[in-house]
Amino acid sequence: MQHDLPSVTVSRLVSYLRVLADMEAEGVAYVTSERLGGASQVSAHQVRKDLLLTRVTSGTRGRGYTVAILRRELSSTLGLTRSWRVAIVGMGRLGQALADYPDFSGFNFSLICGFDRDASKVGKTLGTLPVFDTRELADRAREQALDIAFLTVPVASAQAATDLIVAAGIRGILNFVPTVLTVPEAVRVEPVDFLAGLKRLAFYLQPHAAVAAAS
Amino acid sequence: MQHDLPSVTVSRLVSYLRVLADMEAEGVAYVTSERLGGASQVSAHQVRKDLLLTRVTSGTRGRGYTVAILRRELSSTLGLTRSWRVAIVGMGRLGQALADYPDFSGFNFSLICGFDRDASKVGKTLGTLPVFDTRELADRAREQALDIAFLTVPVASAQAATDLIVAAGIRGILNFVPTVLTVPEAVRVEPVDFLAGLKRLAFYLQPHAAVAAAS
DNA sequence: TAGTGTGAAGGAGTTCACAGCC
DNA sequence: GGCTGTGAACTCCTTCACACTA
Repeated sequence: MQHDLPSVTVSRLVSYLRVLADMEAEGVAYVTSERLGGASQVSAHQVRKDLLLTRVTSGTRGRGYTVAILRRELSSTLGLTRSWRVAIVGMGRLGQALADYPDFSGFNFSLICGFDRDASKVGKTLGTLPVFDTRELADRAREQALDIAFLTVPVASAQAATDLIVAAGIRGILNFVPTVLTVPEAVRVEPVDFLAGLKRLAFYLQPHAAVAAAS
Repeated sequence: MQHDLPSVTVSRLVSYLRVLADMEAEGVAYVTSERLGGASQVSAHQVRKDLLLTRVTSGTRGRGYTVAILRRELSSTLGLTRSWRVAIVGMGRLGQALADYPDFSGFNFSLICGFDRDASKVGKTLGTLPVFDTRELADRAREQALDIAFLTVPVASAQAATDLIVAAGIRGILNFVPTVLTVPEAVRVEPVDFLAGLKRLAFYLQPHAAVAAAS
């Protein structure tokens, strides 16, 4: 359906979609690129270019975009119209917290099960998720048609767990571990790394970034 | 000290630094741009260009970079040689989980205190963090010389909390809330948004991204 | 010889300007 | 008149090529 969008555009589409969902909830019917950009902190030019790339058809010259239609169009290009089956690999503190996260289903993501190496967790049900042994990953992945893995294991076992995930045929990894994973090209990793974000912050907070300074 | 680096470069420096720390721990003395790039999944060209931009001096032609020195240099450009004082705004589930996070100190970040609007939490000590009323933010921020805020409040109150943080003179926000914040130019926001990452994943997992397909 | 330092070429994404429709 | 659709200019980052030095 959709060729290749610049990854920056994909990120912005996610942002637009969020804004559109809010607007639709508030009953807004039309939105201009100006307003949509404002809410996402992107220029109107950029918004129009992004939407051009996604071959959106909900724009009306002189009036703007129809919120409901645009939202549906973006949901569709982002692949959010079908449902995605997710497993959590690593049922430590973070894994359990994610298992308890309330509304994945609101976004068409379903938590199916968890995996852990720790025998004391295997076989239990944490929150509402059944926990299996990590060695069963391949079997369960096929059986349960898993699409996505949340990787929440300790750094030391991250690559090993990744290899199992890949071998199980799962093609999407949301990586919460602060390390770079090696995967074949067909597998996509999205990092979620708050420590990296924190370090970037430190860089920007240093004096030099104080933009010429007031004085 | 350091002018302006492309934000992509800053992200990669963080990555290099992580690799260097591991190497130093393993006792590796020298590293080539090739190896450093390999571990960070970046081309050797890119590594050298990034290091060129940061005016690093630890490279030796024919041999590579001295791990220990390069690590120190990057720590310094990233602003990780001084210590940063952090508060958590929003002591819900996520805020508390962060409060319990073990080794911020290993990175020169110190958790100082938490803030919450909920009177039942104010005055308590969660984990090891004293929790104050969010309305005290300005006073405590000055008193405690806070540099950075982790924003972990519900979406609905995110902008209001941000305004308080900004008014308190805090210039760095690590934003865990899935929404775009509006802040003055002098304030830096780094988003940590796993839902956005998840949606990006969905996009890339769709058939089209399957790279021309096998068959 | 091996691998950095660095200008120059190339490519990708952003901004601009304006034509085209409602 | 107002705002989208879209090619073209521009800017920024990446890749390349190679001179340079330990």
